[in-house]
Amino acid sequence: MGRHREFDVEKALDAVLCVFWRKGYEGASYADLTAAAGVERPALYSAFGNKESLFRQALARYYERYVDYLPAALQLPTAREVAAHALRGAIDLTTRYPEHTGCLGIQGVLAGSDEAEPVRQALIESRAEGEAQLRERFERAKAEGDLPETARPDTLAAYLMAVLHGMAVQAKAGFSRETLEAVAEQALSNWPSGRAAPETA
Amino acid sequence: MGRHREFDVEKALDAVLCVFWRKGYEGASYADLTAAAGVERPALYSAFGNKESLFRQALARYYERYVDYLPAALQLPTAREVAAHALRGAIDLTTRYPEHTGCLGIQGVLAGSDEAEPVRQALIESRAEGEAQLRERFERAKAEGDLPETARPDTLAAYLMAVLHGMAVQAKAGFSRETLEAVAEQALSNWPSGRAAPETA
DNA sequence: GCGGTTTAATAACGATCATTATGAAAATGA
DNA sequence: TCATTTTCATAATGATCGTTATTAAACCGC
Repeated sequence: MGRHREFDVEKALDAVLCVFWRKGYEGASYADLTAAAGVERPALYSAFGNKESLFRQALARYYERYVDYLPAALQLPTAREVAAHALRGAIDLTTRYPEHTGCLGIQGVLAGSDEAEPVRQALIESRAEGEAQLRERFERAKAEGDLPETARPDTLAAYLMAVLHGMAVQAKAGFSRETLEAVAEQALSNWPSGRAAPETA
Repeated sequence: MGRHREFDVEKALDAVLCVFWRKGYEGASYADLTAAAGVERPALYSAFGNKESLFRQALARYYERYVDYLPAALQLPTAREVAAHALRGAIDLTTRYPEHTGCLGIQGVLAGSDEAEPVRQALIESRAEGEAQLRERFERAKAEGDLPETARPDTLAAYLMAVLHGMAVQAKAGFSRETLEAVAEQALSNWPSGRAAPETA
C-alpha cells in the first residue's frame, strides 16, 4: 500500500548518470543531480540512498549500458581483435556524446565542479605543451633520419602521452613499479626505427 | 619598510605542492594547505593570491622541479631514447613518493577530497575487473596459440588498459576522434602475433 | 470512507568551503 | 621616538555542500 512513485526510477538514474559522466563524482552536486532528474532531493534519497550509493548504481548502469563493447570484444577469435575492438569501442564511447566526453570510469574522478574548470584547462594546456615538445623533437628525429619517413611525429607524441597518462592513472591506483615498467617496455616495443637506429633486440 | 615576512615562501609552496599532488586541486582545502604550510590563511593569500593562483604556481614549480626528466629526455640522440627516458622518468616520479603517487598533472584533477575515497576505490576496482577480464582472455589466447609463448597476458592487459586510460584523459581534453584513432593504431602496431594470427600489414 | 503507509515538496540542518574584515604586532624611515 | 607600512592571527562572512525533519498529498486494504 502507500502512494505510488510518480517518477521513473530508471529515467532518473540515466539522467543522474549523464551528470556524473560530465562532472565527475565530487563535481556533481545534489542540486545538479535533482535538476537533471527532475526530482526533488528527498525523492532521490529514498530511491537510491545517499550520494555514494547513487553513484555506484549509476556506475553499474554505465558499465552495462555503455561499456557493452568490452564483453563483445572478449568474444572475438584473436587477442589482437580483442584489443582492436576494445580500443575502437572506447573511442566510440568517449567521443560519441559531445556533452560528456571521456569515460565515466576515469571521468568520475577526473572531472570536478564548474568553478574548477579554469584549473582543468590549465592542466590540459600544460599537458599539451609537453606533447608539443615531444612532437617537435620527433619531427627533428624524422629530419635526421632517426625516425623513418613514414613516421608521424604528432601521432607518436600523442601515443606516448597517452601511455604516460594511462600509467599515471595506474600509479595512482597503486600499480607496482615493476608492472609500470612492463607496460612501458610493451609501449616501446613498437617504436619505429630509422636508418640510424639500432635494431630492436 | 613594513614588517618582514616570517615564513619561507618557497618552503610554503613546496608544502602546498605536496598537498595538491596528493589530494588534487578541489580535494585540497585551504585548511589542508595552511596546515601543511604552517602558515595562517591570510598569509597564504597575501603571498600567492587565491586558490587558483596558488595552484598555478605550485604546478609551475612541479614542472620545473619534478618533471625535469622531460627536457633531459628531449636532449637524447634518438627518438627511441627520448621516449624511453620519458617513460622511465615518469615511472620514477609517479612511484618514488609513497605519500603522493601519480603525477600532479593528472592527479590535479584525478584526486579529490577524503570523503570521496571509497568512490575512487570503487572506480579502481571496476577498472581492475576490466583488466582482469582482458588478462584472462589473453591467457586463453596464449593457450590457443593466438599469442606467442613469450607473450605476457598480464602485461598486455595492463598495457592495453594504460592506453585506454590515456585516451580517456585525452578525450576529456578534447582530442579529436581522428587523433585517438591514430593513437590506437600506434598502440596496436606492436601487438604480438602467434602462429594462428595473420602478419601485420 | 477510513486508518495505515508511502511518496512529494518545502525548508531547514550543521558542516565545510574559499575568502576577507579587523585589529594587534613588528619593522622601517625620519 | 613617532608615524607609516606591512605582516600576523583571530574570527567572521556568505555560499554551498550533503542530508534530513516536517507536513501535506496520494494510494492501498478493509
